[in-house]
Order: sequence, then structure tokens, then C-alpha cells
Amino acid sequence: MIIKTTIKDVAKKAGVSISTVSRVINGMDRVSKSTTKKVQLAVETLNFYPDHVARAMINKKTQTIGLIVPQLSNEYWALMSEVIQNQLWLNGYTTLISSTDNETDKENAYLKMYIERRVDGIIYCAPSQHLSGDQQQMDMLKRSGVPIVTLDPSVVGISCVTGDHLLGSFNAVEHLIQLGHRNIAYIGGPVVSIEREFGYRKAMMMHRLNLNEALILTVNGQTPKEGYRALQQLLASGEKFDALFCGNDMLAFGAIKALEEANIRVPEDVAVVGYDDIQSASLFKPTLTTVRQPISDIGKELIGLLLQCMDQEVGNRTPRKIVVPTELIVRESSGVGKQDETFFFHEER
Amino acid sequence: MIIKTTIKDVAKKAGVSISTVSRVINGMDRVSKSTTKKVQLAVETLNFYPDHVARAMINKKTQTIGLIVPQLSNEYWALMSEVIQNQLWLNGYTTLISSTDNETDKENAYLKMYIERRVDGIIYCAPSQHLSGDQQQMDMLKRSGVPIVTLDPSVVGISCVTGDHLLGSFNAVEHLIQLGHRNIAYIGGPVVSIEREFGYRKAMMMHRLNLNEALILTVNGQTPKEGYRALQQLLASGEKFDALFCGNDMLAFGAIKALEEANIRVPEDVAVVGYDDIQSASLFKPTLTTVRQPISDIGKELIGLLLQCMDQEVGNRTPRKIVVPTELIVRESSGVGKQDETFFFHEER
DNA sequence: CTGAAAGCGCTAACAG
DNA sequence: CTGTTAGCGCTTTCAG
Repeated sequence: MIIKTTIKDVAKKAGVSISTVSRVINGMDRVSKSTTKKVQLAVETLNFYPDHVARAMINKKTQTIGLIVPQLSNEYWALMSEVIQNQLWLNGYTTLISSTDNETDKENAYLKMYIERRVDGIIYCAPSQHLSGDQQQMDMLKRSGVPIVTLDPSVVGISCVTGDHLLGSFNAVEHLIQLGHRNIAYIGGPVVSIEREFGYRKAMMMHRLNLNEALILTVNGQTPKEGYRALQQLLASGEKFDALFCGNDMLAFGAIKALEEANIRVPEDVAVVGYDDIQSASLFKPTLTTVRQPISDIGKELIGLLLQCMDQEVGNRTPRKIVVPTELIVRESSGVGKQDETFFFHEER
Repeated sequence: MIIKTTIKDVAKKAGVSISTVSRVINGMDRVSKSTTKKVQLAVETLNFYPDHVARAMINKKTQTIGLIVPQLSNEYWALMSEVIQNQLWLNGYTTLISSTDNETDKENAYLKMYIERRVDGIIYCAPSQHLSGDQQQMDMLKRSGVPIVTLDPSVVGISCVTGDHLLGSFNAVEHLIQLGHRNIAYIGGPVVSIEREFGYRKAMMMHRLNLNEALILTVNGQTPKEGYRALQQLLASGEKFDALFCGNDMLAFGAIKALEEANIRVPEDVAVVGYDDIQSASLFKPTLTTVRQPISDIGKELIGLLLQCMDQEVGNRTPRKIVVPTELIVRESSGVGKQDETFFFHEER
């Protein structure tokens, strides 16, 4: 058994009372120079580290924030987690990160764990359908009174930050339309945020283009594999398309792989646009045209909202919603900025 | 102020003593069926969640493991973190993940935080030079008595898991040599694990090849940017080379980007091999020949070693070292499996 | 089987 | 300025 040095040991060593030691290590209270020195010496020689657990018990503050993301091994979420963690650290908080794999059971388990561990707040980044869908989960959260903010899904009574996905997707698809494409396919689904599909539909409709439901594919994951499979399926169906909009970059990578294996050139034969602008998007070949989400801004807004929520009493919290703008990053995969022929080719159809 | 329901409230509601409630929620002790039911009812209606902080205080166990990685936004470390976290969760532990950006200050701060928070153990994944270099850090750790295991760096008296990087790199470079390359460059440096450079040197020496120090580049980071910059520098130097081995895949991506911008074809003009086999390696174009590290195995070994260490008294811990084999994954970037001409071209020089 | 009581390590009044 | 004391919410002897 490891014997930890406690405040008591320090007090004895320094020949003072424990409250004096407490005062010195917290630095807020007035203690004479000489005793301060004595205590500091004792602290160092005894290698004393104040027990955060005991402190948390008294302060009723753990200085811990729980973060829930769908998948830590996903570049987008990894970066988001890092940003949030760093920012929270600057505010004096430690972050507990959990990765749910989109499984409701895991979400519930982690949420319960956060409540039991008395985190000071929760940042919930999860696909919308889960959060609004699982009433039990919401109950647990609301009754616990833990301050919480969400990314993307809007839940009644909870502050949230969301990218302007409807507009972002709309712009992306409009970009393809302006390039002359008419048969545009979409890969997405609820896991990727349904608003992106709506943006796609809106753009198609506003431009009076035929909305072929066979070109709209739903996937259950966010990895290249799902994109690859979806494309194989689409190709097998025999439906014609000259452009593809993907709910996220990973799906786009997989889709492009499938296209190339079928000897379909990107962007010459099919133009592709992704979503998120993860780091790989600019490393991929062709470089990926995509909708950039300002991860750093999103992270900051989330934290701002959460800290604000934590300041308010549980009764009178005013939920706020912040919409963060997205940006279309045009690269090779949509056929612009590489060869102008591509552009003209499409215009002339 | 949020009023949490405590064990006291439950006891009152159920009309029993707090110790009985404690017995019921812990389920270990013998309590009569009828009281058990009464208590459970009270727990549910009052929405009671046992306070993990108070429990930790008594048990002197936080059921928390601290994990330190260089960079969470790096695909390799993100995956490693996810694997470790999931595995630890299955063992009843929660993981605190920290990302150091290779800054000693941050490492120290996080380590201190872990000690103060009384984590039950630490998994330290960090570039070797830092760990063995910062004596102050090691002191803090050793005196605290916190069980710790490391990934890669060997420190006296601490268990560690390490990939067989010397052999892995050796094989990678030998692969290039067998392909007929003679002027092989290397990008790495201490941040990437010095053993990879040694593997490179060993292969060159064993094959009696000229070891041109100008072809060995040191970088300070692990992102594509560093690889890109290093290659630009190498190209500017005018040194001739026909192959390139990179300390990790990210560096390789950046390096290839730089090569292509200089109109040097990969693998036709320069063959490239990376290290790690992150997911992007097979998505990249050309697909990347690389040395695979079995992340899942490494994670499991780390946890096994840590749990073992946690079982032992602080005095008689026997440090163990586990070496995990790596595997060369041959893809397009080294010039095999694409066009045979490439292969012959090099053989005939 | 169940209750009373003693703390875990620390902070925060409350007195000196 | 400094010491004494009462808990925070829970587990765990120790007696019934």
C-alpha cells in the first residue's frame, strides 16, 4: 500500500496546524512569511501533493468536464477533442473524453459515469437522432441537473452550437450545379447529420433539378469503408450520375476509391465534394473540395456556452443556440482549379 | 446550487440507516429481500447516483488511469487512445487522456495533475528523450509511487512495451535495397524514435552501402508539414537519392507532396516507405508501403503490464519489457505491385 | 440482518 | 496571523 503524504504530515513536519498548511497551499489567505517558508519546505521535502479528490468533495466541484464524441479515432473528432481539451485546460478544467461508437448503450453508460463522477459539465457531441430520441437519457441528464451543451443536435432547453449545415451543403451542391452537373448523388444519413441531406435537396429543388431518390444513399457509419460500399452499391444499380456530394470527407475518400476501381475518373467523369475539411482532405489525391467546419471556433463556442451555463442556477438557465458558418473549400475533386477543360466539358453538355 | 440526493436522503426515504443503503447499492453484503426492495425503490424515485468522489476518498482508488500521448489529433495516437480507453473501460477504469504536443512543460503539468487526482496508474506514451531526459519528471513519478508503464522509451525500473523498431526499420530499408535502391534518404529524429534511424543505419551498413549523412534529416514534429519542409530542404541541397524512408506515415505524406510538386514521381523516380500504417496509408495515392504497428496489441500489452504493476506493492515491482513485432506492408509507393518496369529499372542501374 | 459511529483528506467558519 | 472544529458523502468496523 502506497502511503501518501497528507496535509497532516506536512503540518507536523512544519510544526503548524493543518489549516495553516491549507492556507499556504491555497495561497489566498494571509500567512506570515516565516511560517509560509516553513510550510513550503515541508511540502517539498515530504513531496506533498494536495489530494484533489478530497478537495472536490468539499468544494463540490471536480474541475472536470465530460466530453462525448462519436469516435475518437475519426480525424474530425480527434481534432475536436484536442481543441476542446486544450481550451478547457486553459480554463482550469480537465477533460474526460468518451467515444461512443454511436451505440446508445455506451452513451448511457458514459453519461451515468459522468454523473457519478460529478463532472462540472458535459459537452455532448453526438448524432442528433440519438440525443433527441432517447428519452431515458434526456431524463437522466435533466434530473441530474448537470450543465450540458451539445454540438449539432438541438434539444429543448439545452444550449447548443451547430455548424450551418443546411447552408453549407446547399453551397456545396450549388457549386456542383454551377459546374454544369445535373445528376448529383448524395451519401449521408442520420449518422452524418440529416441537415446535410436537406441542404442537398434544397439546392436541387431551387435549381429545378430532378431529385432522383435512387441517387440518395444512407450509410450507418462515418468511415471510408461505408463510402466505398455505398458507391459500389450505387454503381451496381446502374443509375447515372456525374457528381457526388458526401456527408463527410471520410465517406468521400472511400467513394473515390470505389470510383477509381471502376475506372471512373475524379473529377473528369464524376465530380466529388466532401464535408468537414479534415487534414487528409488536402493530402488526398485528388485534393478534396469540401465544406470546412471551423473546429477551433466550434470548440470555443461550446466551452463558452458551457461555462455560462455552469454559472447559472439550475432553474433559470436560458438555452442559447449558436450557428457557426461553414466555408466551401474548392480543390481538385470538383474539377475546378485543375484543368479548365473539365469545366468546359461540363458546361457544354 | 444543485442539490444532489445523497445516501442520507435515500436512507430517510426508505426508513433505514445509511449503512443499509450502502450495503444495498454495493450488493456485496447480506440484506433482507424486503429492505433491499424498499431501498431500491427509494434510490429510483430519488434519482440517486452514488458519489464516486466520496467513494474514491474512502477506497483510495479512483478507478482512473491517466494516459499521456504526444498528440491526440494525430491519427496514430487517436487510435491508440481509443483502443486503450475501450480496453480499460472493460476493466472498470475510466481514462484521462492528455496530449502534450511534445512540450516538457505540459508533460510535467499533466503528470502533476494525474498525481493530484490520484489516478490508479499512468500509461505514458512519449518520445523517449523526454522521459529519460527530464530527471525532475522521473523523480516526481517515482516518489509518488504511482504505477506507470511506458510505450517505447525504456526507463530504469519501469515496465514498458515497445514495437520492434530497429528490426522494423531494418526490414523497411532492406526492402528498398532489395528493390535496387542505393541512395536512400531518411527523415526522422528523436521525436519519432531514434531506433528507426538506427534500423536504417544498420540496413545500410549491413549491405555495405555508402551512408551519406546529408541524406539523413531530422525533424521536430510528426505532421505532413514537417515532412514537406524536410523534403524541400533535401531537394534544395542537390543531393541525389532514389528512395526515401520516413519515420512515420504523416512525414511520408508531406514528403511525397513535396516530391510531386518538384515533378519527381513516386515510386518511379523515388520509392517511399513510411512507418505506422495508419488508416490513411492505404487511402493515400500512391498507397503507402509502410511498417505496421499492431496498435491493438500494443494497447493490450500496456494495460496488462499496468494492471500487473498495480497489483504489486510499490517496493517489489519487477519491471518487464515487452517487444511487439512489426510487419512490413508493401504497397505502391515503394514501386512493387504496380508496374514491374519500375522494379527492373532500378535493378539495372 | 441492521444501526451507530469513526473516519478518508481537506476546507471553512469560528475563535483566539 | 494561527489553531480548533465541524463536516463533505460514503464505507466499514463494531455492536446489537
